[in-house]
Amino acid sequence: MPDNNRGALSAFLARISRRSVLDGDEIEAILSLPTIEHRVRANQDIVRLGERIDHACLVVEGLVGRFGQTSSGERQIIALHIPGDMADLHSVVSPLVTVPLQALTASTIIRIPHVALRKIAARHPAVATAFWRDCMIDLAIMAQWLLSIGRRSAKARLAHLLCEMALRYEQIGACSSEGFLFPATQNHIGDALGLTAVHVNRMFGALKRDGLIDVKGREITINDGKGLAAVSEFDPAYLQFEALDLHQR
Amino acid sequence: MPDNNRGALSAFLARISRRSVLDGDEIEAILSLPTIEHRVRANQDIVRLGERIDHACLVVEGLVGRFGQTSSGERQIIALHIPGDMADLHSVVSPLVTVPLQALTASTIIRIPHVALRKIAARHPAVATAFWRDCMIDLAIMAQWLLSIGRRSAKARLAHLLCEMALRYEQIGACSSEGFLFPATQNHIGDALGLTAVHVNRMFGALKRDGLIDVKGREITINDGKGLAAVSEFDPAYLQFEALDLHQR
DNA sequence: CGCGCGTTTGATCGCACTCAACCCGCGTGG
DNA sequence: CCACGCGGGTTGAGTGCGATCAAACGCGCG
Repeated sequence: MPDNNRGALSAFLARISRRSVLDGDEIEAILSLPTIEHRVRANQDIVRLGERIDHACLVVEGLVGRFGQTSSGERQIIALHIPGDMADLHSVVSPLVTVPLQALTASTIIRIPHVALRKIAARHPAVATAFWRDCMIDLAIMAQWLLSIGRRSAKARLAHLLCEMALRYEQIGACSSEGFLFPATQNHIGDALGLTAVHVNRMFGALKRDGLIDVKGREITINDGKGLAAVSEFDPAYLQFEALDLHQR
Repeated sequence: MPDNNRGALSAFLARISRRSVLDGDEIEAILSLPTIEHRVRANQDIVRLGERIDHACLVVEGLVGRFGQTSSGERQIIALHIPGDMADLHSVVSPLVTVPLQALTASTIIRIPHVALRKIAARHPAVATAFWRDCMIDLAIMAQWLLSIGRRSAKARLAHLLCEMALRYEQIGACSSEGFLFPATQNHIGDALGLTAVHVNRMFGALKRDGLIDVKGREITINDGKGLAAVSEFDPAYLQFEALDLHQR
């Protein structure tokens, strides 16, 4: 029995609105979406490989990842999703799961039926465009990760990820002046960067020794954002922080 | 002055129709899109980083890549596009270029104005869905590349790419029973796999020695597809070769 | 108290990089 | 006709980044 949860949906709406211009009807359509709340433990699967799903997952709290896996058990995190992200929005048009979804930390997510999302996309072309555009942000992020993993040193990779996550957390108001809480373990970070946890640890040490960051538990403080961006050649343009009105009304 | 080129557009339509169900009107709308033909030399830029573009690029002939680049000049190919692919379809909703597009070999492409694509997407929700879904194929491919580059050995990476390209060329009827022409140089392949050309060459040698493939010039023949899939753990599911009718009419 | 997970550090290993040379085929120009 | 340059492919020798293996530590929790 679907519920409705305007609070959680407004975080998603905020993410969408950051990149697309919507009018009142369209906003109301999003906020009225039916929702089913779920709580998941750390390391618990949310959607499994090969399933055919009929709902998308919006992250309300916690940290969620999409995973690739080799038969020898090595994992590669394909994408990280923080609160406000619809981790699965692409599944609306691609319901056969080729990349599973798992909670990295205890998380609360809400499920939104595909039919409801398809209905408002069909009724409001600007919403369809906004959803499509939102998925393209993930694509742009993955392209940068590909560049990082393919061509950057371990230290630059880690610095790049920290720059990206700091900005993304800042967008949702979870990055104070110079620090943010990043609940991923060094194991998770290794899986995201194509490195081992041991080497991630050493690279954290290197960045600390360079005076660029400080780490206390899961709390990361950035002492020198310029420097961190410099070692990783970080350019935030790919995160596309500007609202476009692409739908000619 | 836009033209129309139903021949080239029908290759794109074929790609779309392989994954989405469209009706007669929707098909006609796609085939009636305005086009501007372009010829580009090998290694010539098609769209540059930072530009804001107002058209998408459909590959008619040749091989086209999207690139990431570090300041030291190292390149990472983010995606490869073969004839029938709209290399740039995502630019319809994401016109600020964060990943440049370049021809790897002499290619002919046709440009299609964003306004025309947006118009038919707004008029035909099923077309909007189909376009969105098409972009999600690219996303799924990039996810697999991320897994390959992050976690697989050089040999497995190469084998995986060959499996993927063989299937993609087969889809467009350019892969005879056991061989296909893959016009990328070993340098390009290295840029796609996050390897050096030298090492790509050695891995080609290894796959040849294993009796899995033969290479003559740019012609690749697959002697043992099972074996090639086995060493790379290739599972074609991510290419999503099945048409879904997602738009409830 | 003991256990488990995550972090930290050290020692050694090996895959892929780097540097370097040479081959071949092709197009260009003398 | 040959000389030459150039891009791409091939092979060898040596190097180094990040993996692997291993051990210990800190901390929260049952």
